Amino acid sequence: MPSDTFYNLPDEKREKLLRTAIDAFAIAPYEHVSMSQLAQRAGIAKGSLYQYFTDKRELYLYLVQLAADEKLAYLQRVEPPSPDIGMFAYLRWLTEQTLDFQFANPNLYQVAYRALYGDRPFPDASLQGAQEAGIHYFEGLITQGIARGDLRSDLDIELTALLISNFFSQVGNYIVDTLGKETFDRSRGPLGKEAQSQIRQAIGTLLDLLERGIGAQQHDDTGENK
Amino acid sequence: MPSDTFYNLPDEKREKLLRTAIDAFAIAPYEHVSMSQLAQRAGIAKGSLYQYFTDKRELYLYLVQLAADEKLAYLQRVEPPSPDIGMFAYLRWLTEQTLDFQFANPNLYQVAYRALYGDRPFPDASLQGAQEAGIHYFEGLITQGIARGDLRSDLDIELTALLISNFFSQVGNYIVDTLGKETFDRSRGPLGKEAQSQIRQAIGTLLDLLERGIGAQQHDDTGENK
DNA sequence: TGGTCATATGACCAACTGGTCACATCTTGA
DNA sequence: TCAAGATGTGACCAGTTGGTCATATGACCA
Repeated sequence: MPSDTFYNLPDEKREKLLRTAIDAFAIAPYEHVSMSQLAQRAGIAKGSLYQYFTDKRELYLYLVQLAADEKLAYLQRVEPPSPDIGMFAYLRWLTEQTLDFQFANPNLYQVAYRALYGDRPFPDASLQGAQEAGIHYFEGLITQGIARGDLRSDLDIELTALLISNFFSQVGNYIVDTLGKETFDRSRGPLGKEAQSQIRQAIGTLLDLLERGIGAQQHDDTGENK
Repeated sequence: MPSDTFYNLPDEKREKLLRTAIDAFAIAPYEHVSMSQLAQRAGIAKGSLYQYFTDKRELYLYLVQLAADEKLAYLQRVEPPSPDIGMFAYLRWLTEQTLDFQFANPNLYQVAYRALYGDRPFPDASLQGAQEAGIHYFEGLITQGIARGDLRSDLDIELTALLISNFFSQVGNYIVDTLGKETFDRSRGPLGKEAQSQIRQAIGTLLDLLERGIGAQQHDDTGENK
C-alpha cells in the first residue's frame, strides 16, 4: 500500500507521477523501468518516490491494481446485458467494452496486459490469482452456456475456458502487434477512428470463428453422427 | 557469427557452453541472463566468452538460429505427408512433430518460443522476419486450403493466418502453463509419459475446435449436402 | 631451445541499478 | 515568532551489469 504521504499529495503532482509510471511500465517490461529515471521524468526526487512506495514492486503492484479497478469501474459504468441474450452475444458485449476501455486507456491497459500475459517479473500471489480468477470466470460462463444450449455439450470445460481466456488475451495482442508502431510513435494520442473500426471488425470476425468452433451446431448434433 | 575460436573448441567444451547458455535463456528473459554468471556456470572465463561471441546479442541470436536449424532438421527427419491429405490432417501432423521436438528439446524450444512470442529484447530484423515468415507460411496454407475446399471460402486469409499462428504459439504456451512447475523443477529431465499423452490429447481437442471454426461446413453453407 | 601465435584469464572499468539517509525545507498551530 | 512534525532532496552505497585488455599459458615449428 502506498503511504499516506502519497495520498496527501496535491492531485496534479500525484497524477503526473502516476501517468509517468504507467507510461513507463506500459512500454517496457518491469526490469527495464528504472526508479531513478522514473523520479526524474516525474520531476520529483528519488527519495520522495521511496517515501510514497516502499519498493519498486509495491509501485508496480499498485499500478496493476489500479488498472483492474478502473477496468471494473468501466464495466460497471453501464448496465450489463441480461444473461439471457446468450453466451456469444454476451462475449461480444464484453469484448466491445474491453476494446472501448483499451482505446480510452491504452497505457493503463498495457500495464495490466503485461502483468497477466507477459513475463511475470516476480512471483506474486495476487497476480497469479487474478489470472486464475479470469479462467474460473470463463469456466462458469461455459458451464452456463452448455446448460443453456448455447454451447456444444461435449466441450472440455477447463480446456475451453483456457482457450477463451487466451483468445481474449489475443485480442490485446493483436492490437499491439498490428498497431504497435503507431502506438509507440504517438504514445499518448488516441488511435485513429479508422484504425479502431478496423480492429473492431477483425475482432468480430474472430468471435464468429470462435462461435462456429464451440457453439452448438444446429444441424450436426441432432440426427446423424459425424 | 561466432569466431573461429569457438568452432575450434573441443566438442565437449563447446557443447557444455551451449547447453549452459540454452538453459539460461530458456528459463529467463534476455535481460536476466548475465554473461558473468554464464561464464562461471560454463566453467570458462568471461574473457573467453567474449572471444567466442562479440556480444551478448550475438550469442543470443546464435542460439535462436540454432533452435530454428534444429527444428527444421527435425521436421525433415521424416517424409512429410502428401499435401493431399487435407489441411487439417496436415496441421495435425505439424503439431505432432512440433510437440515431439518440444519434448525432445524442451529448453532449446523454449529459447525460440521466447524469441518469437515473448518480449523482444532488442529490435532485430531476423527475429521479426522469422515471425512474419511463419504467418506468411500459414497464409499460403490457408489459400491452398480454401482452393482445395478444406476451408470456408469466406475467410479473411490474413486474419485467419494470424489466428492459426497464435494458435500454434498457444500450444507452446499451454504446455508451459500447465506443466510449468514440473518443467521448472526437474529442469532437464524429460516430461513423464503420462503428462505427454495428456498434452497430446488436449491439443487434439483444440485442433478439433479450430477445424469446426474455420473448416468448410458440410451442412450449413450449401444447404444440407454432405 | 627459443620464438610465434592462438587461446585463456580475471582484474578492471564505466554505467547503471534499487535503495538509504542525513539533512534541508515547508506547513502548521500556538 | 518559534518549535515540531511532515515532506522533499540528492549524494551516497553496495551490488551488478556488459564489455575490455594486459598478461599468462601452452601448442606448434625451426
